[in-house]
Amino acid sequence: MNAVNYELIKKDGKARRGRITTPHGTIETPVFMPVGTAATVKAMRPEEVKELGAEIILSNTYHLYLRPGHEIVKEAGGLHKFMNWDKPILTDSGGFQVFSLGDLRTITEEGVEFRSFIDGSKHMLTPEKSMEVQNALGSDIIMAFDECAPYPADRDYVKNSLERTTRWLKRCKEAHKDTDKQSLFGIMQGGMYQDLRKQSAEEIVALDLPGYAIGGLSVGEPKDIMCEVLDYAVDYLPENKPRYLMGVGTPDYLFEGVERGLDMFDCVLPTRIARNGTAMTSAGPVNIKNAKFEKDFTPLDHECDCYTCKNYSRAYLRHLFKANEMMSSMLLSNHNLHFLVNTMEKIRKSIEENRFMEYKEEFYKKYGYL
RNA sequence: GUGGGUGUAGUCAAGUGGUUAAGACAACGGGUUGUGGCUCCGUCAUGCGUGGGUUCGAAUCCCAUCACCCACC
Repeated sequence: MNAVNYELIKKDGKARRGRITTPHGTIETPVFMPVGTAATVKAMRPEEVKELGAEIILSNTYHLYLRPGHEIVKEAGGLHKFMNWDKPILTDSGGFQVFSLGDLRTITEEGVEFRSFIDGSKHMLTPEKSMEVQNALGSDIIMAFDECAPYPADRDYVKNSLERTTRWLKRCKEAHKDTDKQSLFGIMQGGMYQDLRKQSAEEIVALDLPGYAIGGLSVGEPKDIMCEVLDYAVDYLPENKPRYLMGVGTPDYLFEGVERGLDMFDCVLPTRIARNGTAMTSAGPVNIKNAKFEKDFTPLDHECDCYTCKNYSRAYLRHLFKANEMMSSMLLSNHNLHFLVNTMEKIRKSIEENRFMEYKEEFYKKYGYL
């Protein structure tokens, strides 16, 4: 028995309604996972994150390794205790930072040598090291240390990075010890090439892991390209394991992902754009900075019952943002997270009732995608 | 009333005869997808208090005038 297990409850087309069990509780899927990179969902108290309905959050190996250091988190009693979050946690492996911190690192077969963005010091992240750090953090789901190819990238580059990702995955699996407390998810690469996606999937699925992610998407490619990749890529993954689309978080992508059989999503977008003054609402994005909201005393989203919408007006939120008040980040983050988590809840219900596509169309119409 | 000083965008200002008048803040608009982000990118003075004049050319020099500030009566 793995630490993390998946149960498929119902299907509506390819959309799946499922349940993931972990040492820290169960997760209803499809699920949206708020991101808390540095052991905090920025501008949010854990109680709030829980209250708005999030069942699992993400944190980050690379960032916690550099600061405060995984030994300290371990000494604190693990990440759950350290950050006061007793529900499931998924940690990313640091693979994506290798990609996003591009100019500060060198990739070799052994691993990735990089310079700290904090103080410039040199470090080496390898599959083994990533497992060690994630083990110290004590997260429920740990991710394989992969190499995320950029977009666009030529075939040879993508093929090499996918094959290295497989070799690294084998090393991750070998180094991963506490299989009864944490589960390792593999990551598919292969860029925008169908045969390479197939090759990557076959290689990682052969290792029989408790879950699989699709990586290398949402890296700047157009939406239709990503959907095209998802159209075939998801089918290369086993039905009885959770499928996680990494880094996806605009509402439309969530729907497209669920429609193609994905179960898990994460994204910094809701909290990041919140801090920069944008809200996601049922009627589409609202840029609270706009002058037209100066005297708009109505709530952000008329259909929303989150703490922010129940108690504050657009005019007030605009004022907070313009005045550089931290409540602006707090209130907008709360709303955006609630919006995505709540949308996922509605998606789950629609799958249960066999009307996912109807709900998708309804949502798109209101949001302004159609 | 006398002497001195200052007037450049909403604000603070650079510029002291030579191409389309720095910059910052504010304002306005946009971006953001496994977080190097309270961030990044755009737009924003046909005009330099006003009116004349000198000059090939004036925010820059001259005259007048107005406003404000500081001293002294």
